[in-house]
Amino acid sequence: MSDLLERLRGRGWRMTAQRRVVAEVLDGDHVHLTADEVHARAAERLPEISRATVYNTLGELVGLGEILEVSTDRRAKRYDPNAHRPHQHLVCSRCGAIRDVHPSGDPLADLPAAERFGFTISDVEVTYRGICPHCATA
Amino acid sequence: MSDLLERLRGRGWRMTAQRRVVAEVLDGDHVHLTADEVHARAAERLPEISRATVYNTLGELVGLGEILEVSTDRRAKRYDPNAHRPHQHLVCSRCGAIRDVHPSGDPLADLPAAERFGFTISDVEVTYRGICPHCATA
DNA sequence: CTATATGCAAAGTCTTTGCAATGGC
DNA sequence: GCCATTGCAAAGACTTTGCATATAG
Repeated sequence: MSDLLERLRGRGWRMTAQRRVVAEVLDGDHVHLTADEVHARAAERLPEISRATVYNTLGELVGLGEILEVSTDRRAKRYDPNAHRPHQHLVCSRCGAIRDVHPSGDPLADLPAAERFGFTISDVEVTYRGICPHCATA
Repeated sequence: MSDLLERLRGRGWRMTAQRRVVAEVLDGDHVHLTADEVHARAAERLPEISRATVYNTLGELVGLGEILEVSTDRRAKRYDPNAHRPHQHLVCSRCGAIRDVHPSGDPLADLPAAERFGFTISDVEVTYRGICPHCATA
């Protein structure tokens, strides 16, 4: 079942067929789809779903803090439903594959007060770039 | 003078008026311009410079490792000439302002071998998100 | 019943491409 | 003079918007 769906229902999110399908597509670990990929998968189950609705829904889920927006070096953003456990990303520079990882240290601790320049920091995003095992052998 | 320009000349980079202007615009610290901003500033000195040339030039400079591409949560990428000294970014979630910072630890050291999943890591990108002092008082 | 969500199609933003003309070296 | 680089305009990729219609609660 869908944890994401449960939580959204619990938050009183108005449930429609489209939103349900989008939430289902996004459910799981190591999911990092673009808006267009979400639309394609959602359309397998609900052919008439429009791109606009997918974009709306993704934007809402990001606003609710239920999914994360991941900016890659490629053009399209990716959406990561694993918003509740802090983690970082391993990104393949060749094929763009993304993997969640859980480093040991706290990256925030590495930024001394003197280097914060008056910013109130709420979040740290860490991206490790390299070549994935699949691309390395290809 | 322009350090960037010096290095490029030394590398045998074919010098044109357009490339010189782009390199000059990008020279300096804490510079994080979008392609369009680079084009606008370059056009102040060289009115006929085209966007295509700016995009070409930026792409080359990234390829040469002379500038860095910074993907923000906004749409347009930003270009950072400070490629020779490892650093991270502080980004204001409200206004998008970017600042270079130099944390104490080595972020790579925080990723144990068991968490690398066969990737050969070449680079780490760290982005601290928060509210800048200017937005905090506004 | 009513406010919110949807679909459509058009517009907007950012980036790339094809190709003839230009100009460094 | 040769070949890389440029400018232009058009196409392409990704995302947002406006508004009439549909539907969850």
